[in-house]
Amino acid sequence: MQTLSTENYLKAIYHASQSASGTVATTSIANKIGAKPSSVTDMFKKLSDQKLVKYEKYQGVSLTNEGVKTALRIVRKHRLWESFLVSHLNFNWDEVHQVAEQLEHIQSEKLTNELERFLDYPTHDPHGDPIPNRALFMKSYNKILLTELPLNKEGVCVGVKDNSSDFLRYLDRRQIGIGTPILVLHREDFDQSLHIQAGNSTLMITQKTAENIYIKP
Amino acid sequence: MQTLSTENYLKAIYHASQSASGTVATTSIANKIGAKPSSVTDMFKKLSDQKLVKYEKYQGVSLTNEGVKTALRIVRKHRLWESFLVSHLNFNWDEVHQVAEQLEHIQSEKLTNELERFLDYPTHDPHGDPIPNRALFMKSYNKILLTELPLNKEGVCVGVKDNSSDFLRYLDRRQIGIGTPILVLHREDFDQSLHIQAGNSTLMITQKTAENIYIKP
DNA sequence: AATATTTTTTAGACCAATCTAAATTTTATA
DNA sequence: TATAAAATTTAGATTGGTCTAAAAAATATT
Ligand SMILES: [Mn+2]
Ligand SMILES: [Mn+2]
Ligand SMILES: [Mn+2]
Ligand SMILES: [Mn+2]
Repeated sequence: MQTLSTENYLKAIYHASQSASGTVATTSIANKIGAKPSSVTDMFKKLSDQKLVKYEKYQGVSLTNEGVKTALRIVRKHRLWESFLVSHLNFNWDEVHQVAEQLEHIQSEKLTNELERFLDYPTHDPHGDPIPNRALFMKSYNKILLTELPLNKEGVCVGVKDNSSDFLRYLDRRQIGIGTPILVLHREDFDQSLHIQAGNSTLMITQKTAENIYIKP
Repeated sequence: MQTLSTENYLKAIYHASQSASGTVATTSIANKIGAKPSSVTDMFKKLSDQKLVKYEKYQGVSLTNEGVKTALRIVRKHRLWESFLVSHLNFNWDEVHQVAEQLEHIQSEKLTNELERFLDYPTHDPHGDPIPNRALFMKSYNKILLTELPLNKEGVCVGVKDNSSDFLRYLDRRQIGIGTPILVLHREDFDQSLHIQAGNSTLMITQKTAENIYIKP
């Protein structure tokens, strides 16, 4: 049985190992969790004792099979709850993270599975991230960053890289969301800013914005 | 901001002070929480420092106004979640307690209030207990124990005193639930057992059962 | 009222999770 | 490759929540 803290660490390690190859460094987890590196080292040892990570001094960690499973169970709950909050409780996609961060720790298989049924087996959460099913399997789109979408090639927004409230609310104001069709009309060589067609409106976005939007071509 | 542990203590003190008058004793909380009396004393001191209880050595505790409010906020969440689990997630009334015990600690006013709206402002939980509204006000029925219902006077089951799975499943088998009309046909002087009409069926119940069923006459 | 029993508190310890400060190892740079 | 910088670990302390064992107070019984 995991504690709230070990669960948060496992999830952080899982996410970190998705976006980088090789082992996960102490400081990267320290930053994600908001703890000091020395605390992270302590936790690495504990997780290693539980055989949830492989850890060698000064070499970072990687999740074991059991560690991945435990992490995915938490990710599953997190994304199901986020979906529920948006679809039934009038939460906006920028408001759900903090609450799901708590709800993901509720221990009840029946609750998780019934919630999934109630939501009609959603495959993606409000941010476009895939939801692991009961067998912890998930299928993600073959997605690219908006910066990589060729000119005049029709694509659809299927996710965001930056999940911060600031960014999500900015997208709301620009009327860009999951499912919005996107077309790149012009790419400015000077600063890599883009003129795009998003849904029915034409607008300009910066490179920084573009590299935080996932597109299914 | 309360911890999970202080919240559980406040709720336990609240419930204990409902069913007995005067202050709440150390051992009664120790039994409810499943902790040793010495741990309870420690917690009484902490809660007293936070001005959530009034505590005098060897004299037990009583909740302050602020303590009552904090307890009611948790009770509110507990009962709303229980209602949700039964009405939308196919939980039986004997399965909800353990999960609600966790969910009651989720901190998000928006979540609580939206859940209440989603459930259409329920006034009572699956066990017939009143749900405090946003202002923490609740109205309970004018209820009596089934042992006190006069012969041949029509009543309705509106709650249970014992919330254990064993008792609730026993009532399920007897087809007694919240809302079931009850009529006492005969009271056996020898052992205080009752012949009752519950819904459409006639059955016999022991005194022990009868004194755990609340009736609105 | 004296004594026995029960209840409650205190003292001292432990565990998980964190921290700071110092030591050690790895990595980068001159 | 020697040295400087950065990353990581160790040592030791702190906090919240718990425990056991012993002491103290309240309550019940003779
Ligand atoms: Mn979390
Ligand atoms: Mn998400
Ligand atoms: Mn609880
Ligand atoms: Mn209940």
